[in-house]
Amino acid sequence: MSEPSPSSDQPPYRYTAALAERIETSWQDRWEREGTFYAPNPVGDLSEGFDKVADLPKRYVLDMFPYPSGAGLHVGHPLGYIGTDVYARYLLMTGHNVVHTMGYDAFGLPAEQYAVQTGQHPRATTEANIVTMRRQLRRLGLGHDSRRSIATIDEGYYRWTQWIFLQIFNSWYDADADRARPIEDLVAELDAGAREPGEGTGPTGGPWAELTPTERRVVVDNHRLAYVSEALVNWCPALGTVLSNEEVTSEGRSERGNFPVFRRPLRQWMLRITAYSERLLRDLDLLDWPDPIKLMQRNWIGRSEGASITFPTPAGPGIEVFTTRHDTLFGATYMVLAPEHPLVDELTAAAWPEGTPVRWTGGQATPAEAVAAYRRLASRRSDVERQIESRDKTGVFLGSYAVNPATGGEIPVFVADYVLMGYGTGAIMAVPGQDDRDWAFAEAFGLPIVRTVQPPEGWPDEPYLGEGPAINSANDSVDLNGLGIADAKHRICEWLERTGIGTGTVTYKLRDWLFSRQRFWGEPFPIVYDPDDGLPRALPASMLPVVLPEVDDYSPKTFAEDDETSEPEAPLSRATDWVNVTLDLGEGPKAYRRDTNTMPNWAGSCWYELRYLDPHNDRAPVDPEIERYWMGPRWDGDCGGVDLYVGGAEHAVLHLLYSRFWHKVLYDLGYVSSFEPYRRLYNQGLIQAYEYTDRRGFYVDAHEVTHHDGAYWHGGDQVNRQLGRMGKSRKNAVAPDEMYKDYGADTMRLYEMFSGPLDQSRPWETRDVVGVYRLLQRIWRNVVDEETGEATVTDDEPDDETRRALNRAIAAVRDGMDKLRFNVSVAKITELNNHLTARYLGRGVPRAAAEPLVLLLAPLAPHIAEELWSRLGHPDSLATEPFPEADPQWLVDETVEVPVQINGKVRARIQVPAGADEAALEAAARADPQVAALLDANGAVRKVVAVPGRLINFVVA
RNA sequence: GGGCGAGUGGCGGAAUUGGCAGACGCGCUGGCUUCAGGUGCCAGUGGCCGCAAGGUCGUGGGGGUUCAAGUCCCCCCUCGCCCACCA
Repeated sequence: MSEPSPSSDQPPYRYTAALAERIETSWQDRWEREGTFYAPNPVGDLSEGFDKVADLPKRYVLDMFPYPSGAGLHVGHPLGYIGTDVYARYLLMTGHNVVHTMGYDAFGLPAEQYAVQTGQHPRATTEANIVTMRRQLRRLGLGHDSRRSIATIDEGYYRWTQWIFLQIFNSWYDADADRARPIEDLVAELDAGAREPGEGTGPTGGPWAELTPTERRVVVDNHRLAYVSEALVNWCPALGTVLSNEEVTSEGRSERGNFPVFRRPLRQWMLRITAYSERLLRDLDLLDWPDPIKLMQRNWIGRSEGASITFPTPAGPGIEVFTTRHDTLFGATYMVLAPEHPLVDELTAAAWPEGTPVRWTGGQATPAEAVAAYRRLASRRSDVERQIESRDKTGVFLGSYAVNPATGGEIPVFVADYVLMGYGTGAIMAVPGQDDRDWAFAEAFGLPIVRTVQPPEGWPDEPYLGEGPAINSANDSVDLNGLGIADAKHRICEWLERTGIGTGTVTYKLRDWLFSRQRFWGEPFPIVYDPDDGLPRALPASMLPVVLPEVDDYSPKTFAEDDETSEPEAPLSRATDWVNVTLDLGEGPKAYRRDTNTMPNWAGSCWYELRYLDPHNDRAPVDPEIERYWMGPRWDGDCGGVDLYVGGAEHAVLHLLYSRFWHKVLYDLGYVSSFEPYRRLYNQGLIQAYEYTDRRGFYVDAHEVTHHDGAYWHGGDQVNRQLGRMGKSRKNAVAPDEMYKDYGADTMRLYEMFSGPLDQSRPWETRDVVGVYRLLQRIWRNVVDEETGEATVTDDEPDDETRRALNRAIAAVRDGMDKLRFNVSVAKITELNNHLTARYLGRGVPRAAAEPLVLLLAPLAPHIAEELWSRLGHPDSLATEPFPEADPQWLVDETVEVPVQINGKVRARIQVPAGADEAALEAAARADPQVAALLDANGAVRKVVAVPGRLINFVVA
């Protein structure tokens, strides 16, 4: 392809792609040289110039930072970045101190996998990708404070990621104070006898004073917000690493790679996010976030109120269950334990009781054999199969019974995989009369069904989950009969607590966060293990950062994808010189073993919004005064945080929940003044693209597809068209370079803003780009002589109609900016420019109209606006020039055209003075000959509805 | 299966939140400029009837509330996203 030849007949100063490029690169250089977008901090190394902005309100605009992929950008990537840039520039021009920058979320699997394949260090490839991406983004003219850019792989950054981990490690959650506190406080309270180690938190459960130092350490470690746990985790042999629940798909496979994942007990780092369940849920109410995102977080946290009830067993241990339907306790006719439940073995009887139905035994001779066989089956059964077969309930009888504490009746205990170990207590009381799943199981196993809620008349032979009076629910000490669900819950709860059988509780679906990975390319843990007791020791802050060692092989040991019994082996464990260290941690030099895990991808993105504010601080992650200035609460009841956070909805749960959690820990420990990181969240839409597939289903290059005869063609073959994500692999990516070459960055920015509201997905149509390109050419031509390059504006006063058009445009453009509806702002600028062209073509636009036009355009197409501003005689950048304000006087017309409706249909239009009230409006309408004739022809007027300034409606018989 | 959201010209999308549906742009049609292509400029452009004035239908489908519905209520259809044995 040849360059588009600059035709000889084109005027020398026509706004072409070539001229746009010269303008754009020169302004980008100038902004960088002059530090135009440097946002002053109140104190510290970035505080220069603060006195000039000290009185201005401040705003923090933030993008979700990208992973620096090697694939290069396509035009879909920067949509959100352009949106935030337009908004931040608008805020700057409306008198705010605005901080806006960009960083890189640079640890991650792609670089590691590339490293495994090529042997190149992930740091080398990642840093090269960052350089490329910075260059590509710079060409867009984003007004970022470049001094604040960070990458999560920078030692100066992840040093503080490790530091925050240590703060989490060195704290515990004080349930009474409902906040995290330093671990020393806990130790001091235990030492002082103000607190006893809680049940189950220590190795012996004995009094603190009688514990050995190691036992005490175990007690304390079990209280920490970061702890090592031998819990059931998701082990993915094919990836050679464990995964968090959030990284496992509903099909029970890895989100990355789609490999099988197995639930296995392994020793791993966990973060106690569950301590924050209630606050993470409650504080959602304070956030200005899209409702769907809030809802997803609520569902993920999954709060449910209910009761925990212990069912005694003759065999010994009571079975604790959680239920939200404690009102139906009298209808519990059997119990079910999850296959992994710790009491299963203890409750498995030696032999089948007399008269055990054959179908309860799974065809086995003893309960132990039946349970073993069922467990084997359940663990082999993939979640996909469980999903498909979710209607067919399976399980076996343990051969033993529990006692329903309300009825005193013996009820059989089963093990079945429809009960999940991960939720509640891993055991349920089954109430088939009021639960679908229990009903299905009861039917399959011939178990009794007792209704405890009266269904409506004519209710079929099915469980009834609705409201109704309780029935069959009374014993000597409590009577629920006749009560509605809520009242029955209340009364049974009182009874449970009075008798000590149970208690009202709240349960959450949210699980603690599995925080360790067996990967190379992540933050190492600032933790070593003492060989004497095998317990973790925190490194002091002075030993940070813990830098990744050099290794020969970046890959974790991987296994056959179905090899359940494999054990994780982290790549760092092979760097033996690094692993085995001699350190002085206060007991003199001693040999320790380093933790060989790395943190998950999410760690670096949990706090980057703080680091942007104070990127070079080597004493703290962020100076408290700087954090308070930019993110502190601004009004009564405000949670504080970033003023606008823009990114994709795919981070609705994971990143946004983790980040909120870290921020709250930092708040509890007094490091930040805001208790939410992102006050306002906005999800930008996706730029989609048509993808074309041939007969075999392979993608064909979208650039080569033609459209004729009502079909799409590639070569001689008809191809299939479908709208999807833009991407290299789909052969439908459009590179920004193509746009720069043909139109320039301003045109591309303007197109992306014009093609739809920011939060909406829309297809990319290169064909449409020319529309906004022509707009820029026309604006250019209204200000500059295409032959000489000189400004052509006059000092004439604009006429009244122009003033009205100008002020209306100003008001509408501002409104669009305020609401992030940039597409409307562009349309209003176009209307104004069309008016100016029609009115002043060939005569020169009055300066008093041309200058506001340029300023209105500036946030959207900043380079051409700067250039025009300068050609209009202004030596300084317009970046902080006041944005035009509408004069209300020019927003109202002297006379307005009002439609006249007869029975709701527009039949005529009349001119009335702008302020005409209802009576004047009606009089004017009746006086209009056309209206009078229509009224005469239509008979008696029954009613008149006059809306001043809007319309008048005659209702006729 | 459950939850949430969305359906407006050939296309992307507007509509002061109940008050003139289709702003603005693409595309298309015609014209001017041009040897020509392109660029640039001007005009028209929801469907149907009509030379026109005008009429009539029209915001996924059906019903309702209202002087007035793209907007509010009920039912249905289609698409998208999320969750999915959560006791």
